[in-house]
Amino acid sequence: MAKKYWLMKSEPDEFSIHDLKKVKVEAWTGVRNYQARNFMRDEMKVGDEILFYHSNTKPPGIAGTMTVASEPYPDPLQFKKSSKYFDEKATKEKPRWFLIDVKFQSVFQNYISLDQLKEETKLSEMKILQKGNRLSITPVKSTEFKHICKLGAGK
DNA sequence: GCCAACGTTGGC
DNA sequence: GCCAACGTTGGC
Repeated sequence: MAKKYWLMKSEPDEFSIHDLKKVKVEAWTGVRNYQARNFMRDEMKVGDEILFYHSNTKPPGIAGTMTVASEPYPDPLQFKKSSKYFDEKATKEKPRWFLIDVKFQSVFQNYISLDQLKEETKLSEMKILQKGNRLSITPVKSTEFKHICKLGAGK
């Protein structure tokens, strides 16, 4: 199976690439969208590479990379009553939400702002740049991934 | 803080 | 199964 590439959004106030650098590995909790869940549950494989996107910040953009570090498993927060991600319809027998662990890979030398991404004609097909796309996890083409890494390295 | 775009819920 | 109402995302 060929390696796949992804982009995952997070609000840096909640969890940033720098937080990930400190903890090395983190469970990607809190996804409550079926499409995004399906990507984690059905399509991600250990070793897949991921772009870490900072959303809802100034400026939004891609801050670095990480990798998939586990098989999919149920998001523990769906069972935790005190969590805002608690889901009363989820049971241990029939969990509704799945996630994977991510592992830190790199912080980009150059943070790539959304404005900059928009200027790259090679990246014009990326989901993140389409109008109205709010999906927090999207597939990325290997060519796009490599191009972005080059930009991030300061080329 | 605004609001467009999209997803989810629930009445029928 | 439709669709209006509501909630959320996320750039600006």
